[in-house]
Amino acid sequence: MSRVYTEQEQVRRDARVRMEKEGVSPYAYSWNVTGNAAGVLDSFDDALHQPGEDGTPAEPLTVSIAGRIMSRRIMGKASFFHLQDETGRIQIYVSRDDLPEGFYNTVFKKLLDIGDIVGIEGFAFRTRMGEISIHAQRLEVLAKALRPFPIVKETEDQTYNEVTDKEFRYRQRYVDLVVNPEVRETFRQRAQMITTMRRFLDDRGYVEVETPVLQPIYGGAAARPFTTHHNALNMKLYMRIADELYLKRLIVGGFDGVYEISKDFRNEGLSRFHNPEFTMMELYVAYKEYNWMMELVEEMVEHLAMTLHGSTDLQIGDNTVSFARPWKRIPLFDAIEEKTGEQLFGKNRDELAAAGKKLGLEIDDSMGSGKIIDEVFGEFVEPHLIQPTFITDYPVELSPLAKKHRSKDGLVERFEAICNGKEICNAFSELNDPDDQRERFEEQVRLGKRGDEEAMQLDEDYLRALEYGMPPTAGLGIGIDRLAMLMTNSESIRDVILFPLLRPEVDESDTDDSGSGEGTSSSAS
RNA sequence: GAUCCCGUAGCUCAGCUGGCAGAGCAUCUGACUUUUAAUCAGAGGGUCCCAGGUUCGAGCCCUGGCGGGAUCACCA
Repeated sequence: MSRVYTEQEQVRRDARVRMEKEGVSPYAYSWNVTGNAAGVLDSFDDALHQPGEDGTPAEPLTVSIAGRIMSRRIMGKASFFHLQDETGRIQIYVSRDDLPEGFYNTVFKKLLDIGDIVGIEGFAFRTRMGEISIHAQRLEVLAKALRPFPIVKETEDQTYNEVTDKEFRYRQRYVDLVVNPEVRETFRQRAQMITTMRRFLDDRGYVEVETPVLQPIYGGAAARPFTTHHNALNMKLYMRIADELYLKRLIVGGFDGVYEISKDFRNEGLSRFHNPEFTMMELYVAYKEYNWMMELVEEMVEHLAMTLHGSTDLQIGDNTVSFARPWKRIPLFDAIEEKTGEQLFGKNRDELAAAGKKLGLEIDDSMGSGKIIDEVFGEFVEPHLIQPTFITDYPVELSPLAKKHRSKDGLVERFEAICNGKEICNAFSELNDPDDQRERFEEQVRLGKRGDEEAMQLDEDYLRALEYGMPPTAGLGIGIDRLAMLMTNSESIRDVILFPLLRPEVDESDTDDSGSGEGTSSSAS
């Protein structure tokens, strides 16, 4: 069943047919690319390359490039258009007499459209108006675009056709990338960030590993998992919510430093800061503890800012954020006291509940003391931490995999780095006492039975690994998407994930005149 | 899940107090050999998100639904 084409689509399809009749393939097999737009613009030298009176330069800067037609200015016997490749845009000059007989008047003028992909061979020159351009000596159609692009057209005081519909941009990211160069730049920066991070870790001798995405027992974080099923073994499997427990098994196995950069999956709502699948970097280093890890985080993130932007100070939203070392370090309870005036350390559950209510929070009976503390922190402290700050020493009940604090009772050696009001990493001195770990797991199981859907499961194999002995270890998890948001000054996680999860699209060709509902929308209430 | 806002041409958006559906860009036809918002002359293009209701008359008002965005909740 065929779709009804819009007028502009029909025009393009007709052009494709006519092109084939002219013996011009609308879909070529390859093109020998020897340069790109940015390269030509950079290397053009008027003294060497600009043609003289006879029209040809003494030392021509010849190039073969390919890209998409982004604008057209068609005139009688010569025309201009802009070609966009991955590096940018460059103007192309086409003259009738430089192309095969008839090609200019039929194919070029009538059958090519904005959005079509073409290959150009020619030499660079500067036009009378001063724009470095390529004088085409050969032009070949490489791919016909059958749908029109909402190509942005900018003038000094106006912008036409800019697609502002976020849904359109996320659903048809391929169009977004063509039309909005800054989107390409964002994802290039994201890639550079990950490459830089990987090199930073490799240089220190840590081994990049891959651990299972499909896990019989999920663990390492507090979250609801996606579940799936393996047919041959007839077993329930979970998509991982964290890499942690497998990576620490590798520390038991004798690796002194391992890391993994990969997707985790959490069955939760969507927001500006949450996508159900997201990228995490986890690192575990033997014989180290959390103070050491704070220094590594500072050094790495400062290095990222310098590599990507050449500065430690970045403009993020309305704020200037400085990633220059050292970052401020404040114990969690001191930070809460600083912002609220309440010293919560050492208080029991009821006292905490009272303090929370006094601060105006809604506290219900299901909330444990850890939850209340977390709530107070999230409400009164976290949003106000703009400059990167390490918050340290969390309550043990919030941190079932972290080692007890060496000097503060009831706390663990854990830190989070907060920046621009959001957590960017979570780390601790890893708990390596198998008996303590078993008790923590058992407490989680109790919470799970009481209805906490995010409680961890008891992982016997992990405990068995710890019983063989795990060296003291520092562990770290960094949310790559959140860090990319900071590094690219993006306000939504969807702007740093190429294809964010969206509600399924209604099929545009589905005419659905059946009338009988499929039971999807009826009887809501 | 809650609240608020939005849905009109391919894109961005106007549309008054309810009275013939509009603009720019894009598209089509013609002219033009250095244009760059090319220019000039002409033309076409609409399920006004969907379904009801009120009305002589609905893009506009009312009800319900669908879709999207923002904020909140959830999510250490």
